[in-house]
Amino acid sequence: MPSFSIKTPADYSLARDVCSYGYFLLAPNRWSVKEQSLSRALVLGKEIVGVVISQPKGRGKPIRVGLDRPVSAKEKSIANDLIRRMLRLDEDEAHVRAFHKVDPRWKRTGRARLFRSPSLFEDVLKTITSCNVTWPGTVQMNRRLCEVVGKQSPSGLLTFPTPAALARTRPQTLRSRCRVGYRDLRIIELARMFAKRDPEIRIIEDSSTPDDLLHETLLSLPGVGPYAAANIMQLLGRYSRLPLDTESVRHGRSVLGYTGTSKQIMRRVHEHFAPFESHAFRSYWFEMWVHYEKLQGPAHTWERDTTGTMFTASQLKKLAAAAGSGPPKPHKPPGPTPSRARPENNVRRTRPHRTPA
DNA sequence: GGTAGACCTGGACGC
DNA sequence: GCGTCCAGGTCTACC
Repeated sequence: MPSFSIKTPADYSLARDVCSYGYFLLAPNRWSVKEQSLSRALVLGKEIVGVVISQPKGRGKPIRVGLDRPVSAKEKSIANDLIRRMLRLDEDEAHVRAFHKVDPRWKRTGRARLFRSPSLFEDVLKTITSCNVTWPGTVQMNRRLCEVVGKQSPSGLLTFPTPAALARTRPQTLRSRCRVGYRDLRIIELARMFAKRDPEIRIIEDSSTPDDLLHETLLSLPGVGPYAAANIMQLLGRYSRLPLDTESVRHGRSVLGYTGTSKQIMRRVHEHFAPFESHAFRSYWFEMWVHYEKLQGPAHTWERDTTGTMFTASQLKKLAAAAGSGPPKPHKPPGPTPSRARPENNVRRTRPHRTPA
């Protein structure tokens, strides 16, 4: 099997950094617990290739990318870029160091990189399919989108549908075969915007776009509200805003010990992480992720079809009860000392989020 | 600016 | 096995 390798930073761990965000459980991604490898198919221009990404034991070892067919030098270069995006190896190392400086809780384990998709389009659709639906529904929608509209590599691995393919798909097909429900027209409209590279998409893809304009532009996309906009921002490497949802409320109640209405708790969660400023999302996310791992075991042991579908409100409640978490205990995370992380004379308040009822 | 209700699917639960 | 209820974020109409 042809292969190539990708150099990694000294502390890089594939298992830790792939299994750092729920999208590693969504098709076409397939994490092998046994092999500790990630496989899927990638679209290289007009061609498809299946990849199996693995890392020899030991942090910082180069990543090995196995391919299911020979590729040209140009195709290899595209695959290399797509994989680097997924693994956030394209993110500046200085950002990782800055994050650990602001929130040293994650320095020892090295957590900083959040898994994402090879393309912004896939990230946006994964966000849309995670809105107003429980996690097993999101798993299902992504699996069916890949099966119905995706393409197969020589070894049978699936790609995520391209914007062009989805733009051509009938709403009825998405609704009945992919079970996306009322999201059908929104998905097609988004696919058309990406396929035509509308001005909004160019603004979003432009790394020099200021956060406020990016947020505003994301909110103008069909199916994108405050939660989705903030989530897409973190997927673009802009970590200042929190995608607050029912999980945030659960975290606020069960881990941070907050009481009150959902709205009040969301506001307090927002205020709690505000001192982390441009790193707020990563502090928030790893705190939640560690809580999930406490309930379900290390993420690199999660199977897409078993553990991966366990994330329902009632399952989490049962697990929390079984873990003996008991009544919520007030908890103050060892965050940044306010004087260092947010000098009083340098306060930058993120815009208040419009939170769902 | 804030809020209520519809949107759609699948899991949970009671019978 | 069937019926009902509920969870989930966005969008629109309305106040």
